[in-house]
Amino acid sequence: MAYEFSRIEKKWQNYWLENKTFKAVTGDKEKPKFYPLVEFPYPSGEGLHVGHPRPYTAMDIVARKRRMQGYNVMFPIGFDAFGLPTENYAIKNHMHPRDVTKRNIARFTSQLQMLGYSFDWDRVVDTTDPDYYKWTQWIFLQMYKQGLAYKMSMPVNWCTSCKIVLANEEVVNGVCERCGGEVIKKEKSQWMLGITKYAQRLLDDLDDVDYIERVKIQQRNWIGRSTGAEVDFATTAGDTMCVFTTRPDTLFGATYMVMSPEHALIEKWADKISNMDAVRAYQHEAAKKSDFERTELNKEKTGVVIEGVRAINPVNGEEIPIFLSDYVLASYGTGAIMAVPGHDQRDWEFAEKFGLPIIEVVKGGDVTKEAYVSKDESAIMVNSGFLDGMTVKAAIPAMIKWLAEKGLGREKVNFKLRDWVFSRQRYWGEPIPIINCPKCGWVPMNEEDLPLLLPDVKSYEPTDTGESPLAHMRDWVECTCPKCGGPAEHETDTMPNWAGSSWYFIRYMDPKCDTAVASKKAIDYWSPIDWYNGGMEHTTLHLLYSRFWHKFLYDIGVVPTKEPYQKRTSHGMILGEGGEKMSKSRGNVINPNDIVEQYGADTLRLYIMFIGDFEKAAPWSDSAVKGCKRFLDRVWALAEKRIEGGEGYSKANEKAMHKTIKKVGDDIENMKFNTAIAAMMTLTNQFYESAPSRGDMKTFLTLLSPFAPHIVEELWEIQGFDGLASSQSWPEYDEAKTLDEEKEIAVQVNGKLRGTVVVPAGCEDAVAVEAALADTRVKKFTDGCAIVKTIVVKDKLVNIIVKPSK
RNA sequence: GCCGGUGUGGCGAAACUGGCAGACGCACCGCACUCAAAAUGCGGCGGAGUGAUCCAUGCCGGUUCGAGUCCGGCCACCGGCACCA
Repeated sequence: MAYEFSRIEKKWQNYWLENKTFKAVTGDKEKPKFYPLVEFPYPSGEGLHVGHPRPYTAMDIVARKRRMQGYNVMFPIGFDAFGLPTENYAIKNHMHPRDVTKRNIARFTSQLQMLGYSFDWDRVVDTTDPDYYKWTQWIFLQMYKQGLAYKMSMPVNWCTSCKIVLANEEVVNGVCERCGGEVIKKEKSQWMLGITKYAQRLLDDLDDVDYIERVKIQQRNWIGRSTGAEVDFATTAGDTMCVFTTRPDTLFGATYMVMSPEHALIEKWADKISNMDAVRAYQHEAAKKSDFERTELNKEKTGVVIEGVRAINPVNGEEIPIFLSDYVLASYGTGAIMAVPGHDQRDWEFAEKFGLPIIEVVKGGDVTKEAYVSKDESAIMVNSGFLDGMTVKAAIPAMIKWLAEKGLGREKVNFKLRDWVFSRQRYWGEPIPIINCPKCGWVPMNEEDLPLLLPDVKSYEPTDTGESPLAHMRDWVECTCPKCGGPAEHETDTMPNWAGSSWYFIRYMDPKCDTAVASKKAIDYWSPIDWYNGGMEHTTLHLLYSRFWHKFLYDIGVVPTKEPYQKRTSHGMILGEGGEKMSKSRGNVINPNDIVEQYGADTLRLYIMFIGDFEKAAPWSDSAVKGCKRFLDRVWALAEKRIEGGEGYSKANEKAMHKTIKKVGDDIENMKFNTAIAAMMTLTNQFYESAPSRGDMKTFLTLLSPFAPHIVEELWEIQGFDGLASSQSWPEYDEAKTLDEEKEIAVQVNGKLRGTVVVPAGCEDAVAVEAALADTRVKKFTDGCAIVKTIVVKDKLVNIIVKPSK
C-alpha cells in the first residue's frame, strides 16, 4: 500500500517547526560544533528551482547525520534579496521592490519548508533588511577607513541594455552576464574595493583550506600571479616609460614599445607628438569598440606609431619606436610593454605587419617563421651582450640584478586580479554610506547614523546618464557634512548584490545582534564554517569576494580565522530531461512543487540524491523518480504495522546491517549519496527475503532518516520507538561483523576468468590454489598443462599461469 | 590557444589502492494475482552464438600474470579563462 505522504509530511514539518527541533544553541561546550553552509538563494519571482534541492538536500543529510552523531549543528538559511531582477520586475509591475521581495521570500520559505530541511528558522537572514544592511554598510565604512574603498574615475564596463556598470566578473564573452546586452567602455567615477591588496594572501591561504582541487585551481588562475621585472625605458621626451615583463632575459630583443591607447603619457607628450591627429583617431577607434570586438582573437593587429618620441633600450642604448595598439591592455601591468617579436607571438605578428626588426635572443626556434616562445629554461641566450651563452634560467636573475644595480628596474610580481568595481547606479541595493561635501570632499558617515536607509522613490527607472535613481530624490540626497556641518550630498550609487553575500555567514552566528556584525562570543564559537557547498559558478565571484571580506574582518579583529570556510565542495547542475540546460525558453523546467505534490518531498529528496554523482551534472528523469517512490512504498509496506520482538538484529540480517551502517555513513561524508541510497535499497530487498526484526527495522529507519525524514518519523512512531527518529544516535557498526567468513573468489587461467570458488576468508594461498585447481571448469583449462606460476590476491582471486606440456 | 573535467548496457549509473565490469534504479520482457487493466510480488535483462566459447568500459599503442583504473599518443563533448606582456 502506498503511504499518505501529503498528510505525513505536513504533520512532521509542523512538529519540527513548532518544537524548534533543529534550533542551534550558541556556546554548547558539551558537544563539538558543526557549521555546514549552503549558498542562500536569490528569491526570484519564479520560485524555487529543482537546482536548489540538490545542494540543500545534500547538506541537510550531512547536517542531520552529524546531529545524530552528537554534534551541535547550526544549519542556517537566508535570502540574498537585493538585485536587478527584483528591481526590473518591480518597475514592470509598478510595485515596490520591497514588496516584491517580501512576497518572494514568503514563497521561498514555504517551498523550503515543504522539503523538510532541518534549518534553524530562527536564524533567517535577509540582506535587504535594514538591520542587516546596516552592518554591510558598517563593513564598507571600515574598509573606507583603511583605504580599501576608494573612488576613482576609470573606464568601466557599461551594459548598454541594463544601463549599469558591471564588474569584470559580470562580463561574459564581452556581453552582460545577466541580459546578454552589449558592453562598452565608459569613463566613470566609481567606488572600488582594493581586493588586489589581498591577492597574495588569497592565493597563499588556499594551501590551508580543504577545497576541492578544481576550485583552488580556478581561483589561482583568476588571481593570475606572474613574476618578472619592471623595466624603466628612458624616452627622447624625457619621461621614463615603465613596463612589466615576465621575460627580462629577452630585453636585448626588444625592438619597439607598445602603449595601450589609454596610456597617460600620450596626453603629456601631446605637444611633442607630430602625428597627433593619427594618434587621436586611433584612440577614438579603440574607445568605440565593445569589449567583445576588442578581445576577439585572430583579428589582425592594428596600431599607430608615435612620431616625435622614441624610447631607449637601456641594455644597448638603441632608440626604438613607440606604438599605440589595443592589443596592450591599460589595466594590466603598467599599460605598456616592451615588444620582443622574436619571442612573443603577438609582438611577432605586429612586427611583421609594421616591418619592425625581429631579433633572436634565445636559441631554439626559427624567428623568421614565428616567435620562439618555449618556456624551456635550459635554452641558451644569443645576441644578448653580457647574457650570451647563459641559460634562460640564469639570464633572468642576471638581468634583474643588472637592472637593479643601475636603478633601471626591479623584480616585480603582477596579478591578473583587478580591484573590484563596487558602485551600481541602481535603486535596489545597499546605499553607500559616504557623503560628498563641497568643502571636505568624501566623508564617511558616522557609525551611529547607520543604517542609511533606502528612501521611497517614485521611479526606479535607471537614467540614461548613468546616474542612480536615488539622485532624483533631492531631500534624501541633501544632508549635512558630518565633518564641517555644512550642506553636503549623499552618494547615490548603491552596492552590488555581491556585498550582502560577502559576510552573511557571519550574521547567521548571531542574526539579531544590534551592536556588531555578530557578538564576539557567537563568532568565536561558530567560526569557521566547517563545510560550505555551492556552485562552481561562484568560484571567482562570491567565493573570492567573501574570502576577501573575511580576511579584512580578520585584520580588524572581528573574526578569529583567516579563512571563512574550512572545506568547500561543489555540486553539478540538474539538467533537463534531454540533458540540456533547464530554461524557460526550452520549456523543460521542473517545478519542485509539482514533484512534491505528486510523489512527496521524501521522494524528491531521495531522487535528487540518487540521480548520479553529486559533483557531476545530471539530467532529470520523470520515470526514474517513480523508482524512488516505489522504494519508499516498499519501506512503508514493511513497517506500516508494528514489528514485535526484541531490539537485537536478526541472525539472517545481522551482517547486512553492519555493512549498511558502514556504507551509508562513509558515503554521506564522501558525498556519495547515490551509492548510500543503493545500499539501503539492497538492504530493503533483503528484508523482503528475510523479514526484519524489530532491531533491524530500528537501525534501518535511523539510517534512512536523514534522506527521507518524514516517512521515517511516521514509521518510527508507528513502531513505538522512543523519541524522534531525527534525534537518535547514529548507529555504530562492528567492523568484525561486516566481514564474511567465506569468500567467493575469481579463478583465472592465464589471466582469463574461468570460474569462481568459495574459500574461507583469509585462508592460506595454498588453500585457495588447491580449491581453484579442484574446480571442474578450471580443470578443463589446466589439464595437460604445466603450472608455471600461481598468483593469489587474498580474498579476491587466483590466477594460474600454465604452459601446454608436450 | 591555455586550464580543468568527462567518455562504461536502451537510459541514469556502480566498481576500495591494478584483481569476477555493469551494484542500485529506470525502461523493457516473462510469470503470478486479476474478468481485464493498473498496482504489487517473483524471475529475466551488455552483444554474438544451440553450445563450449568469443567480443565488450571513446580510438591507437604500451606496461603487467591481470588494465575501466597506470603510461604515451589521438578523438569527441562539457565547463572556465582568453591579446594578462
